[in-house]
Amino acid sequence: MADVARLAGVAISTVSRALANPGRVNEKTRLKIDAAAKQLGYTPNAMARNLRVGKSNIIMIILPGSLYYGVSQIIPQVLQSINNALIQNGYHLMIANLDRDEMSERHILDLAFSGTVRGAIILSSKLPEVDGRSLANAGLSIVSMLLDMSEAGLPSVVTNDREAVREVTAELIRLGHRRFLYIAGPEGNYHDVERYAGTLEALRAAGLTEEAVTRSGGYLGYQEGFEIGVEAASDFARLPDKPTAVIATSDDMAVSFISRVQRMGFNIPGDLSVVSFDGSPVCEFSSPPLSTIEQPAEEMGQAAVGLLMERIDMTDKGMATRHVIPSRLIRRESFALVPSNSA
Amino acid sequence: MADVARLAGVAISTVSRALANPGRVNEKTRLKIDAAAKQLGYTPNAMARNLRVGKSNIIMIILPGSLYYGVSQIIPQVLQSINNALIQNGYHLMIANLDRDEMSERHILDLAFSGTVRGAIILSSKLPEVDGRSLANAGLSIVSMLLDMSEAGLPSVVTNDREAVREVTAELIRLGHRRFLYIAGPEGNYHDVERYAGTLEALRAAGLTEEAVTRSGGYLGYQEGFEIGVEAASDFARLPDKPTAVIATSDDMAVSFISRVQRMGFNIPGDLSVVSFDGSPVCEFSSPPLSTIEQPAEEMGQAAVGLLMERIDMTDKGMATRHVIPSRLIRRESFALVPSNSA
DNA sequence: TTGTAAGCGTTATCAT
DNA sequence: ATGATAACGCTTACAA
Repeated sequence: MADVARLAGVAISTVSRALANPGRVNEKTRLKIDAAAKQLGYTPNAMARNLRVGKSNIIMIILPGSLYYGVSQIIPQVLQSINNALIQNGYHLMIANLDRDEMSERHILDLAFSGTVRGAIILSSKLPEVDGRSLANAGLSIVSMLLDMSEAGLPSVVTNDREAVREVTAELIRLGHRRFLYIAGPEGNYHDVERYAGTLEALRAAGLTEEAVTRSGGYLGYQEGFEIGVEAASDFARLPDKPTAVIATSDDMAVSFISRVQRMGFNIPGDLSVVSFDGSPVCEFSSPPLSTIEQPAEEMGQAAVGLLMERIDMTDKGMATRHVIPSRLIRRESFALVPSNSA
Repeated sequence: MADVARLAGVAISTVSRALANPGRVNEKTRLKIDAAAKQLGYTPNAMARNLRVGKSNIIMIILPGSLYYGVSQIIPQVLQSINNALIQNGYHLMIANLDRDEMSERHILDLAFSGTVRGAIILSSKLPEVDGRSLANAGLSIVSMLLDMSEAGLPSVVTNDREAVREVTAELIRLGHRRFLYIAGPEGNYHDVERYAGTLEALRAAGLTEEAVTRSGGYLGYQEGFEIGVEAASDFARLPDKPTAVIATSDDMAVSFISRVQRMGFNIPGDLSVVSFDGSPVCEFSSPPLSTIEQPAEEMGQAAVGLLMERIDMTDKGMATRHVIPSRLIRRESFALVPSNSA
């Protein structure tokens, strides 16, 4: 910057102003400075700037360690939409992985307390906390995405899973289905709670009870949704009264489940209807094409960044809002009338 | 840091030393300082540190804009392995997207010239260059991954695609196949060149000519590999002499291709053997399970980071090395003897 | 409108 | 082994 100033024949501070607040400097001077900067191929040093203003322009996205649990299929879209939205606002995106170990928690806390990042978008239900340092008290702006953490004080971007699955279940009931298999991801988290609740609501509304549904999955030991689907297929094989409809809480689970039960000789959707969550592109090309409740990654990413930007400018951080994005069912062939021979 | 110094009763510079070079300070003093730091919940400011030492500890990964072109399925694994390897070395990972527009190039150049990042791992064949600023001259350490750019001076981590596809093609020939369909990604890039060359080499070694293979795909207009597979299925439908074996250059392409030709009534592998590239987890659960030439994301990520670390410490950047990671065929049912009724 | 100068939180040099 | 101090490159009062 000193070089640019010298070349343009002005003071350093004028260069700084010309580059950051072009309005607050004389037109002629500005042009001289721009020319000098371009000639020298000058780009302001971001670390110096951030140090001086006391804020970083980096946001971190905290991904749950087992990427392949649940929404793995849409992670690339999520990253892309968040990154684009951040760039629009002058921010950059850093990746942080939160595993079930203290090291990864510590790493994230360092990122926060060292001032490396200014804010975070978190896709996990756990806020890192080690040795008295907690992400909640790091002075960051944080927004949750996918999971509702508004009760923990974080603005959250979620989809209306409960409602969506309730409607889908109702439709399955309308198609004659009376016995369901529900394949759960990590038990007890927001997605599981909401989606299972939606399923039960639809059952009750139709005069059925929780006995109509068998739960599978819910273990925390698995790395990938695929494994859960495989396990669910074994569960299915053991059931004396076969369910005729399956609700899988991720596309991965549905894909591997279908693969296994087809191998056992069951026909989809002839013997068994299947619907899952996420809206992965691959569902369209599964055989049969898979019905899936879309998680609108693009919109969610944008919304999350929007909320984050609000939080960042906010002086008084009030209540945590909950931003619900409607998800829709993409209906494909995996979904049909109950088989006529079904009891 | 001043607070810690005061509490520990030492000078600021001693605190700095104690935290950064614990060896160069008296045992007792160090303990006092550590205690004070912990008591105050102190974490050193990264931006100040980086400014002072003149280096950032952030590495960016440059992803090609159309994420779903080619290797999209393994991007999450790639990110995870790179991030883990970087953390081991005290670095963080930032995401950058390189689209086919000037804005994204400019953005990446800013990241580089502003000193925000110290190095880059690039998964694209194009180095950003706008207005005289070029990524090649930004003073960064850069490593290429997936594509061989060693001739452009970048250490590169690649798989032995040519050899792998040559062997697979030879095996298909052994199984009796004589007519091939090759589904290309972006035409002319390293993957396309190598993989097609490997196919031809195997054909020639068996006394066949290039006429044995029909090329499909190769357009740059598509966003997703899936679309290319769909298009290839149309091409396939139009061919008078149907190929009996298909080599798809990504799993996405194979999945959508299979879905479409199955719908046309073709049986895999009865009528048609299929093999593809990438080793996406989903291939195992396709129907039929898909043979795929694995791209070992984990190893490649680690190797890329390894090369990058070498480059960073290197005073004299000599030749760009090429690091080849062997990929292997995961053989599954999509792959069989040529149909007996084939001409 | 522009210039002067202080200071952001570190590290590194040089004394002590 | 420790302490005082300058400097990294920028922004921002405040003064001119």
